[in-house]
Amino acid sequence: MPKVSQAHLDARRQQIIDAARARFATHGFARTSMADIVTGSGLSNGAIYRYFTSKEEIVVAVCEQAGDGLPQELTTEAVNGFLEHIRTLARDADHARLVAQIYAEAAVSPPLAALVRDQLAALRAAVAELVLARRGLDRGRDRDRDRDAERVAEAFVALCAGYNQQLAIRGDVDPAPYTAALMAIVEE
Amino acid sequence: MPKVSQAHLDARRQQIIDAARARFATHGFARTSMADIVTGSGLSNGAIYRYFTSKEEIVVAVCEQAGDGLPQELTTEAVNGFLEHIRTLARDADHARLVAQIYAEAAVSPPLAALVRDQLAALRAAVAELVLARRGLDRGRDRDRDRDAERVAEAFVALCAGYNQQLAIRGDVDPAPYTAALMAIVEE
DNA sequence: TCAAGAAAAACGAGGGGTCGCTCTTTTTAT
DNA sequence: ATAAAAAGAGCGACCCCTCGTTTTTCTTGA
Repeated sequence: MPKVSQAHLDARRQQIIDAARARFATHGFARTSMADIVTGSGLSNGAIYRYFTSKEEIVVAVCEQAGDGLPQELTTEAVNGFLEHIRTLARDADHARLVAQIYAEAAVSPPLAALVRDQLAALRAAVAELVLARRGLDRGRDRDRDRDAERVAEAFVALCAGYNQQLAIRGDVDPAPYTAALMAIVEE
Repeated sequence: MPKVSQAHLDARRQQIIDAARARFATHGFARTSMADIVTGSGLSNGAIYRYFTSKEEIVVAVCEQAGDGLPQELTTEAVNGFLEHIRTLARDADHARLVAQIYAEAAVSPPLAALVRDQLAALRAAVAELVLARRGLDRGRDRDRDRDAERVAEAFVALCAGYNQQLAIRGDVDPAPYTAALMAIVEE
């Protein structure tokens, strides 16, 4: 029987993830040492290895949290929600940097690539739904319309990712050209 | 003394850079060891440190080569050259992966960020030029037109970068949605 | 012959991961 | 009820390995 509550265990685990994410965003995965995570989390080395069996497992956990939940945010918002979302992104340069690290790692790590691919697919699906809704259509009615929405979603998501990337490198990027471009893509 | 020509020295240096780039693209910067570069280049440890004083210097050299020359390619092509360029990109997934590594590193390394920022600015300038040309305008004639072209270039470059990023992670991505979106952006 | 350039060995630092220990909490036997 | 015992949670020193770099040794062509 557990000595402490499950909530406590979850909190500890989250504590580790939070510390790791903060460091990952500013220093990258490779330049973040276990000692950094130990210090940042306020726990000890041994304690951390009680919750994660390796550094890589921490990386995966951070990646999952960073990408999940994004489609839900989108679909629950209004039709124009994604435009607002862009402005939310602009505030958090650290998040943008983290995402850049994740994508780079995914490019050279098959398991992480699989994870990110799934997240991207879910995101595109959510956007495609929004596009159809905006056009007053239901999915599954017209094959060609669906295909077109998917194409739009493909470019849409890529442009958002591209914006994120620019943000990660250049720090402050005016969102205006992007919102305009997104509108042009959706209404092409 | 076996004095060798400058051309030979340059070739050796390039030999190192090529080996490093290949490994960087498939394994990332951190997971590429000096031993990997030594083996890949066919040279020796001591030889490499004769041409570069540190690993970081090799990284910088690879980044420079990866980004320079791109604007020239664009401007020397026809007005619609960038669309063709997209399809060229699609062939080289390794290059896409390399660029993902570079951007991630730039996000956490100020000197590299400065380098990449300059490259991006040059690229945007070249694209803006193309956009103006496509619209039958000269730069410097109309302030508003120029500004608009810069805005278009901003989104344009970001979308290309986004496409590259998707390519790096997902391997095969249909370029069609991107060419369509790029047209929509330019002609918005 | 001799210096320049390449190869190879060696080094110090720092990395991730392990292990035995302590302390607290829960169980159990009297 | 209470003390002994068991088990979980956390700790931190330590191990071994790999890395980037330096130093030493060998090759070679003028």
